[in-house]
Amino acid sequence: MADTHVRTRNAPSPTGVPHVGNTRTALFDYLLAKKYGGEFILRIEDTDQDRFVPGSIEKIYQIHDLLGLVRDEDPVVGGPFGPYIQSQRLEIYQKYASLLVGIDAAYPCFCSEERLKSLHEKDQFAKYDRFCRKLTSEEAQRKIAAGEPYVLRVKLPETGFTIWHDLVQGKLSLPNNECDDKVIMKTIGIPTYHLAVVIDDHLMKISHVLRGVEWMASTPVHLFLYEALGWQPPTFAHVPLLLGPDKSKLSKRHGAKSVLEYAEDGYLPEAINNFLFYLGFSYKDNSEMLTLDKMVEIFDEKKIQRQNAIFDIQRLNYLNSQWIKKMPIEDLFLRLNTYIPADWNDEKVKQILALVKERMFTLRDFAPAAEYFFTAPVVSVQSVLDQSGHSEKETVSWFETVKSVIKDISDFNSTVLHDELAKAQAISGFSPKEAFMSLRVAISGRSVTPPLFDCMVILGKDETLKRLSAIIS
RNA sequence: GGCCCCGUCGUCUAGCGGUUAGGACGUCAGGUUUUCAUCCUGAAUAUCGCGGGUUCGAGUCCCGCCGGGGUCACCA
Repeated sequence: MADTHVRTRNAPSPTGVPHVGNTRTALFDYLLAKKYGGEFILRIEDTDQDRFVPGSIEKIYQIHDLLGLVRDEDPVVGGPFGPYIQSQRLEIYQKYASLLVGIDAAYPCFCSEERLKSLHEKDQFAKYDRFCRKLTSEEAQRKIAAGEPYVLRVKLPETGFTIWHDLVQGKLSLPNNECDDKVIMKTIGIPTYHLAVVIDDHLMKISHVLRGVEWMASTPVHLFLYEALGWQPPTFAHVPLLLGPDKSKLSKRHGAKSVLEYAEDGYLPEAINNFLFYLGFSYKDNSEMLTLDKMVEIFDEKKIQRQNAIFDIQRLNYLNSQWIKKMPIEDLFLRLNTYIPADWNDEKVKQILALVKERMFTLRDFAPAAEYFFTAPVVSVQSVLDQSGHSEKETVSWFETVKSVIKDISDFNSTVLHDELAKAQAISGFSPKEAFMSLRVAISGRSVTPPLFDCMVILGKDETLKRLSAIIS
């Protein structure tokens, strides 16, 4: 296997925006391909025209672009095995479908919807009873000639087991009689997933098929098709699911978000990648910040966990805060773009960022923590008094002292401020907490801010004085 | 229900017959921060789902059970 060329694919259906679980599989696809110097391909599986959601294909591109999963072949850039959209490959599927019928690996089925329904009414878990499998080819031909609608079903072996080695699940063995004769071609001439995926993966020379464990049970159908067609099957890797905090399967119905939504919420793509990587994979203590390149280097398809993993937002928060702390101000500033008002001064934002980035968990945390630097807060006298613990008269006197000290400072920096105001506080009769917390509330309107003197420096001498005056006038 | 997969701290996991079962996130406490967060230090948290075996010795191997998940569409 080491010498076979690795090609993986992400093959979403455009029935909505893929959620984080699907994207995690795409990440693994990318990592596997790149680890072996192979190609990562995007194929759109739009064989279900009824559930098509306009705009989802664009979202799929956005997800890849956001995370840096660079595609080597896709519907837009093309590639040697296009087209990469299944709805544009219908003739190919039809050709192989009739081939399959010709070699007796598939057969036409004329059963009505009503008949199929009645089968399920008798037993909700009923498989197709293979009624049309018993038809002679003459009978079938006659019905087709008479214009009866029909589908094509795969003619699975009725006994025995299908055995294969799954890259993450290990040796798997499923009894053939557990699968029923799945429909591979619909009445309207469009293939189902089972046919299309096999043909495309083969034609596109996909070496490794990474997909969710929900596909495990139908793998015998796919393997049967490969064998019937005389094709070498790819290596399968069924990766575990992502579960919600309540241990239920993450799904769009349960409000599972897409990676795009997490990005909107202020999570950096670097952190999202990292987080997804650690869900179902282990490297050192699972808390190191890893770049995509590093992940490519350390990824090992044999070490993918077999357990379903629970999506834990706290870990994402941690990773995100670490990436934010690590990022240079200039870079972080660029990311802040859509999270701050357009009229905020860039240089001032950067100054504040230096102070605030240590306490941010997401990009959304910046604006609320910075807005009082741009807009003078409405501060009630009482809230200042609550912090000062002294009478209004004494508090006014303390503020006057502070103002005169500040006025005399020519080099307005936090060290000087600290030294001078500490001296003033020492003889003020105010405790340090009373003295400085009252000032903090007076200039910011809140009791929690970055270090007081740093805040004053960013506000500037004039604005600081102005805000102190406003509270005692 | 049949079939299949999975089962180590709340969470992600290390562990590949002999360990005081380790780390990280989270939690709690202390220190730093004249606030909070960050940061630093420390602590608690798992009788390895349960019950039987095999073995001198089992989280690690075997069997059964239980629990969770998946699947059984002209959806992917």
